[in-house]
Amino acid sequence: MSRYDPKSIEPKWQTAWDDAGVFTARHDPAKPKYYVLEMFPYPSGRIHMGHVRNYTMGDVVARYKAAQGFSVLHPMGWDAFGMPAENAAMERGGHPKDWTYGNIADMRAQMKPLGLSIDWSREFATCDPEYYGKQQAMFIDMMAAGLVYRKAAVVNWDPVDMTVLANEQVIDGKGWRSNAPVERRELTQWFFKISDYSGELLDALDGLTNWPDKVRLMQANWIGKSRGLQFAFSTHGAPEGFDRIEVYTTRPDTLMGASFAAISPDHPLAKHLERHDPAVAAFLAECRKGGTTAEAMETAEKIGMDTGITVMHPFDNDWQLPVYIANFVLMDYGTGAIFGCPAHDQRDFEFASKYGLAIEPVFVAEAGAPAALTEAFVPMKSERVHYIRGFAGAEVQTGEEAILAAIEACEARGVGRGVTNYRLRDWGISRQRYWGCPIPVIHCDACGVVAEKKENLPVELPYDVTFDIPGNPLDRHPTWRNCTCPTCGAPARRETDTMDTFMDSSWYYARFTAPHATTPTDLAEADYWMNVDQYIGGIEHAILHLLYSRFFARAMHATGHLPAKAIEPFNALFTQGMVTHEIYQTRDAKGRPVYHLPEDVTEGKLADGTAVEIIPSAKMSKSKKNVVDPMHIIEAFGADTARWFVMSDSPPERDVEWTASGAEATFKHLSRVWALCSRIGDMPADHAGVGDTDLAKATAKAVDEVTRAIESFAFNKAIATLYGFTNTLAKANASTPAMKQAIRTMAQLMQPMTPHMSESIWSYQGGEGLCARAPWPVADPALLIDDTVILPIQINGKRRAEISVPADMPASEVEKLALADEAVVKFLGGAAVKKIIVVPGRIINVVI
RNA sequence: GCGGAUGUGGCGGAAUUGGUAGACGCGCAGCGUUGAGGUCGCUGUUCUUUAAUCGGAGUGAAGGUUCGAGUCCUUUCAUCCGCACCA
Repeated sequence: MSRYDPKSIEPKWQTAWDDAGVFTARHDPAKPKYYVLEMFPYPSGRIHMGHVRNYTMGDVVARYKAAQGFSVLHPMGWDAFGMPAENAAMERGGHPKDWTYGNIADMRAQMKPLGLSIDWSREFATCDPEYYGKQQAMFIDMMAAGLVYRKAAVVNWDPVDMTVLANEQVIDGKGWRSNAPVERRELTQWFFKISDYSGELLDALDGLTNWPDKVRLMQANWIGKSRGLQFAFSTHGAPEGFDRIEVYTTRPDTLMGASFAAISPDHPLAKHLERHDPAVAAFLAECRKGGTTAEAMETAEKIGMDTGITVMHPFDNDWQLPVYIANFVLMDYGTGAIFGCPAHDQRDFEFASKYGLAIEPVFVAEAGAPAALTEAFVPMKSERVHYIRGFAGAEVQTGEEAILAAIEACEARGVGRGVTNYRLRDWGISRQRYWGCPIPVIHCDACGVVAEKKENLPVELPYDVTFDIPGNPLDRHPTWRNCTCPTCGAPARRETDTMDTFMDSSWYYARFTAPHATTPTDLAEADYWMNVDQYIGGIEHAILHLLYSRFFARAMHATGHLPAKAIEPFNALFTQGMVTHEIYQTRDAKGRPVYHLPEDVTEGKLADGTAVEIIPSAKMSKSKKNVVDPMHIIEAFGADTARWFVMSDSPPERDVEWTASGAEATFKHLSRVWALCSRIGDMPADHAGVGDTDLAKATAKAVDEVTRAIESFAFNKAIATLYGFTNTLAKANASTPAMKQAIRTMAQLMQPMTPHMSESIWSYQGGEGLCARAPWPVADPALLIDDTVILPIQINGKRRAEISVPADMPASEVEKLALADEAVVKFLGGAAVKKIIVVPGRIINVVI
């Protein structure tokens, strides 16, 4: 066996796998199936370390499951629609389609050398008309099923470029190109009725036991179920048709502390007033400044305007509350109108302080007395408080009890009703952009809004578009919009909005089960392969992508595109951390930061000797230039080193720090393994060692630990075990057959991480066939049991000694031995033993 | 602002889930091999005290529960992720 040379062995084994079709997913009813999926990448053009980590993780699982006898589906595709392609066209010319497909080719070429066990025959991109045409077909079905509708919704509007901006294109409230202050403007948009599924999406979280708790919690909070009271205020001085204002509150127990009512700037009453009152119009214009994000809305200064209208408190005809228009009241939540109780809500408190409104406490701390408030008193709802202006039952009760009692009391008096509300809003999917899936809908003067005929799908994007002016190229295309009405045949116009790219990624997992089917899915294939047994991706997708996918699977089932069992498409979820690196920075003449690639920095200096400032590690990003190109690592050390290194050290759910020395150390280790393999190969066949039993035990232990580590996604621990086992094997003095057996097993255990090297060792040491196809080793349980255990002895919780005892010695015997121990006797110094705790197999604690 | 997480040696991290804190790796030091350097092998490496032991301290900070806390509870600080048109 020659030197370890990944450049020669890696392509060789990749060809061998391809020739044998090892990774082709086979629909084999006789075998259990396993579907492992990593979140597919956006084709930016270059793979980065995050990709290597993500796809290696999936590959470890896929190879491990294949070795365990599963029929594995491990596909790959491209999340190919989206803004960057249009931005590239605007900045550098060219066409989004060419740019995207070029990037896909580049990235595929970078991924292949990693030796991933992917079934490339199933590859597709979401911008393939074959894919997005099926998406349009499902949209039409979902439209027919009543899951789709249109309504007005607010967007970020750039008044200079006259275009809609994405949230990320709004920087400090200004358009990224025009630098003009952004406004919120209403537009008619397409929506999915995800809110019909709020309760179900929430309840079904309980069944996702193999998802991280934090993700389920984040989703639950996002859906935001609340129980509250909805009731109507009667108005005084309001325009015709606004005799009543419906409000929703989750704290009806504070109704007796109300000091004002407030409506959203988007409330119908506010809009009505806007048309008749220039002062209101000016105020609403002020409210509409800034972007649409929740963050922008919630951190904006709270402003309000007294409308002059008043409402009557439902429990007291003489009690009038002023009605404000307030920018912090959201039209999307509840009824778009609230009552304010400043004593028990911080926002209301600040608002009341600003506008000189009364602040009347409803309850005080259980042991407290009423006092002037300097901030809102908002205890946990589960905390008991002393109600002084409550109207329901006992005076001391928890917020929860008081809320329920308040709802009951209000209903009994005919004031409103208890209502369950959700924070989750309907899913707006309209995008005023070119590079997305066209919404297959036609606007006809006679028939209104109608779906395109399925036989006319896909509604394809026109190629002849330009990006020299802002706005949607589809909108200004000379002919693309022109079409005939599918219902009456008259000339009509196509919808020019395209779909949110979250749509594309909400069903790709289903398409992988039958990527070439003429319908969106093939139910027989979906029935065999679904669900995804292990889904792997970034924590940043914890809410939106995963929630939309869960909804979309239900919508697909409702329209006959997925079997019922697939409505929760991801059985298990794993969220991996980021890859981080130090940032190297210098400053230009104006003091602005200039970033440098790690490969240009040696010992804190640039090639010309300039010292760089080192900024602590952050997520690798192109703008900060703290990126390490995986291709350099693969070029220098090979794919196995890159794979092993990204799996070692850091637990996969956490961020991993990339260090050049770490990658080099990995290469050295693999070289050691290679040399060890070579040495074992050179041993005389009749070498009779003495440590066969010890080696067999150590091997069994390694098999057991690596297996359990991979099962629990603790790849770093699997690798630590393999480091240890390498040392054990290197020092072992066993017979030649035992050594060969041990290193073959090690090759198998390493195979998910270092598949190429493992194949070389496997074949060199006489393994049969491909290592990738060899059944996963199983540890003999008898070899895992130790006869004696070492027990630490604590005295008053401090470790003072240890004894070695037979593993099955009864606790009473252990106790005697411990108390007789020399060191223990010395430490006790004759003091009386109050208590002795023996935890079998673990520890002994003597209390004096 | 709201929601979710993370914090352990010089560094990445481990700790059988309440039971010997620091596995394994990097780095560093010493010795050996080689000898220009690197490679390679062995040994050591939480801090403090010590010739070495013995001891003392120690898991972001401050309290608490427990025979026993990195692990559970309370408060607090720092960092990261998400917030509905980034993917």
